[in-house]
Amino acid sequence: MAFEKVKRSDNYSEWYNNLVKDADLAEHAAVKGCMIIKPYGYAIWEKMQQQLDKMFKETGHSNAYFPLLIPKSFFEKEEKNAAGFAKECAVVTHYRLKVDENRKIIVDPEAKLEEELIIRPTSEAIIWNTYRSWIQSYRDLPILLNQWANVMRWEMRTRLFLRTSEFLWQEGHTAHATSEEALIETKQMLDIYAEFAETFLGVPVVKGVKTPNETFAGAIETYCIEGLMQDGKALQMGTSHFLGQNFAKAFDVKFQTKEGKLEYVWATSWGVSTRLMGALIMAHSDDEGLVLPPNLAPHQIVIVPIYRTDEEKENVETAAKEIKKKLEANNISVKLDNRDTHKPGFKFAEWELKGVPLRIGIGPRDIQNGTVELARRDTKEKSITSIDGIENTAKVLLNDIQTSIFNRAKVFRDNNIREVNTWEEFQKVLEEKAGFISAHWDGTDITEEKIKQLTKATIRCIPINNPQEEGKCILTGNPSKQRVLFAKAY
RNA sequence: CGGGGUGUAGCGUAGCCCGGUAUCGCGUCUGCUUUGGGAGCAGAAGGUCGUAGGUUCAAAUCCUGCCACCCCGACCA
Repeated sequence: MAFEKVKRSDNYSEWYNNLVKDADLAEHAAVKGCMIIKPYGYAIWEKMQQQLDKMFKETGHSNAYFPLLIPKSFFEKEEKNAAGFAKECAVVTHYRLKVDENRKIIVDPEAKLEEELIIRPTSEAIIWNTYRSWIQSYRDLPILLNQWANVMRWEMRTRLFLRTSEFLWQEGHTAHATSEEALIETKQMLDIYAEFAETFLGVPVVKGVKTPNETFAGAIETYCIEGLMQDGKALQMGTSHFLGQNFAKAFDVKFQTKEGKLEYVWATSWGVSTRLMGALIMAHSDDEGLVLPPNLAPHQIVIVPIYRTDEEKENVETAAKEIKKKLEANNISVKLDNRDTHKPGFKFAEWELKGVPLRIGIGPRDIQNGTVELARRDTKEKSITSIDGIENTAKVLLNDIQTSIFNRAKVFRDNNIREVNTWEEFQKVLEEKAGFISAHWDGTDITEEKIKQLTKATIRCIPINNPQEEGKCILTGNPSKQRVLFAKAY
């Protein structure tokens, strides 16, 4: 129950699981590893979608939709991509059921597909197979598409929002005439993700490049944004891939240049998923529940009326409705909680659990004085403020909440990036403090793998614009030219 | 997929070792009183004990398979 909550300090992962359920965000479905996103959780996702979609369109992208099912043969064409996802693909083998002698529904053995279909784990294959027929000339380029879709990756161990077998995401797939242009696109989308994460989610991120080991299957380079959660673990929040000509070659997508030469097309792909819900929850929430940044909260303000008699109720509700109207006229989303079935104290606790940034309490006393009680979720501060000009007070407060949530997360993140120079220190910091560790690495897969085996820490990324600095690898002592960011990750 | 644990009313649980038809709290429903931080009293409803088999006169309890969830590994957005 909400009353006997597990605290973050007791058991972070239990706290997370409880919060997802108690705040009405999502629950486990009847199907293994899949989730039901509940209306309140989905409303937050919709807010994310709206904003991202806007940002994609502002940078010239359009939405399209490609099918859920991919013929196995398409999938095979880009070998690395296929190998990378092979272990987690669901496969469709039949197209019909029938009722057998025992009145049981069975798969009709007569209805076996000639070629199996893969439920997409990602859509590069089907999209690049399509691009082949769309692209002949440099005049057909660039193609800047995005799709909002579900994908399926048959994960061994799942956690609501962070890793589910089926998840919702957007995947951008662009095609370009030159390598330079594709790289610019890759970095542009990374910047958009970073901006979105910081301004809307209020989660500070490190922009970086993945090591070859961690690069997306089929990509030349994978750029990423990495966030730090309150328990000191890192979370990959978005990736943007420079795919080079890998998919163009695999699917034979060529175009004629101005000079009349035939060349392979250059590609990017980029995505963020419902995992961002997990980031949002883990970065800001506290032992009382969710803490939502105003920019993504389904209700930015909740008004709780307080009354005893019917007469008081009428007066209070009339005033509350006027306030609601005033706020909405200023583009603030407001929920008036006029349920008769619950007392104010209950509502206070419930909306705190659901993370509404600002609460207005209004009762008979306030009506007399022309005031309301304002309570902010992030700091729990309460103040009495005049109804007159409430829209401006609220605007200022909402802005302040948005920035202070971000600042708090940023201070935490910055305090949890530690430069480390010896292997002993590395292990000690990982064990006692977690967070990001900035350390030298000799640049080899073997060392990276070894460190992972020994400590569970992985190289999250090589930060963009990383200062070059001579040093010695934390594990091997071999020469290194720069520090990279290590962390235990989700 | 390997190791450990759990599954009993919407939620959390007792009972299981030692077999005899299920305990308590929260929630739900009805009524009255309440309403500025999770209301009080009175009454009531709600269970094929995860699931499929087996042992037994009798299974929540013992045995086996399966499923789901949690923790720790391997894999991963």
